[in-house]
Amino acid sequence: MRKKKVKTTLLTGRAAQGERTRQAILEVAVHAASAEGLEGLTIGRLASKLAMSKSGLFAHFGSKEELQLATIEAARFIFIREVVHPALKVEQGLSRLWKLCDIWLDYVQREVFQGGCFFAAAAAEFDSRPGVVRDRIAEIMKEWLDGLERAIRASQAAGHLQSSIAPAQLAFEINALEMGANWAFQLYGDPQAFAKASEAILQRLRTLATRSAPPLAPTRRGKRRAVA
Amino acid sequence: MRKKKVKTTLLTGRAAQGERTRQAILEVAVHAASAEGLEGLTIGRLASKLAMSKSGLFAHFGSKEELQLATIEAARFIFIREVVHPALKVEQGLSRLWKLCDIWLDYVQREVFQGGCFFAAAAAEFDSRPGVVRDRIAEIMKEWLDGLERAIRASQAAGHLQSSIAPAQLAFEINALEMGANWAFQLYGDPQAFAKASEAILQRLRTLATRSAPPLAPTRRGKRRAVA
DNA sequence: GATTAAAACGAACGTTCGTGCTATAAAGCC
DNA sequence: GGCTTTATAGCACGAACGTTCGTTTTAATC
Repeated sequence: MRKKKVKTTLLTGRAAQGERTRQAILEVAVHAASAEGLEGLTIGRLASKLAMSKSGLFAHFGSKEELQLATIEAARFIFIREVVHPALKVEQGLSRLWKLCDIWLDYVQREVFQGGCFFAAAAAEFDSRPGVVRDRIAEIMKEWLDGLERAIRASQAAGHLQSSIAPAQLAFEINALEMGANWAFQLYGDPQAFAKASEAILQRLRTLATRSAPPLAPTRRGKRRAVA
Repeated sequence: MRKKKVKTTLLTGRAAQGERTRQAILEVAVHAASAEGLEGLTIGRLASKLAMSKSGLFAHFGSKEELQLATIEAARFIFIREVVHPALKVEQGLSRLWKLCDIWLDYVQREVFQGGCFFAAAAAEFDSRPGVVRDRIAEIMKEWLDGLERAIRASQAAGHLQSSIAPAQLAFEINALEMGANWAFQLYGDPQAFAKASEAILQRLRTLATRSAPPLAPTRRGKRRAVA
């Protein structure tokens, strides 16, 4: 899909200076963008946050749009590391499906990104702004929805979940409830949002579970930020 | 709460010229903001869309923040007219609760605002940007959630809905599913999103309904935009 | 250590942003 | 119709934006 040409020194094989700086930039960019938006992310502010010159930073990307795309890829990498991979360690079936839901809520609550779910924010920002940035965001969110759907199908195949429910329908519901929690937490700092989403999803999954389904354990969700 | 001093000529009582222009500005601003965001809404572009000067437009508000606040109020007015008032015509209880859900989905599908739900977009944009604008958006969304909760309580009082469900919990779920439909429609142009949200909410309400509850009729939801 | 390539800098560019200030045109009132 | 208030336009400002360019510094290779 997307070619990655990470420059390395010929002998040591370690990342060259430029690549290391690039990564450092994206590390900061990802958090800034999740809070201020991908458009609100400005090259000047980003440079001063990193104590480097605008032009020096700019040279790594060539355009703001390329910076935005690179930031999105960096965020995707983090998301996969923090949410997808841990869930893949759980055995296939309903347990994994629930793990995907549970860990997603955790990923927002732990504030892996400063402004909540990076992609929820980016999607809202770019949904009426056609272009490659929007397209890439839509692609990545589709990846996630497809992943949910696959986990649902697998649960049905394993006999854990009734096959009467359409996978796309259930995936939509789960995703909506999760993003609802993200929304409530971002806007009101309400920590109970996670408990509400968790309860709603669990209730739904239990209703749809078969007798041979494994038990689902909810995570105790503590309090976080105070309401402003 | 918020003082409104609409200037009128003393004799006729009709809106003065300034007020009429102000309304014309806000009419355009509301739609621009729902698509480009409240921050992306610039005074220069707004002025040229209305074929007037930047300074002439600016004089009506005094600051960009005031323009944003006025735009929010205008959007709230439209939302109340398009969603809240029609639902109040339906008899109290589960019918009204369902009407609130149904008409909200319709309000997004009909594209009352160009960029989907004005407040969903505004909330996502301002949730990590403290200030009066954010506060007002949060207040208005709270009004909506409280309205949902009131309708749920009324349904329980009328004996239409089991009292085992916590009103705040159900309000959260409904809101999340609705905003999920808005999200899917904006990002993918998927018209089925409304049907999915509608089905999910109806399923939930029917599960919680008592024997004395009125029947709930879903609205046939046609197709709209094509997928990009 | 010398040579060469990569990376970072500083200054400047043309725009666009929000916001003043001042003058003119229009509307409201007697 | 004349007077006063209000609304709009024109122009300029300082700041910030993305971007370009030539130079200097730093790192990688021999």
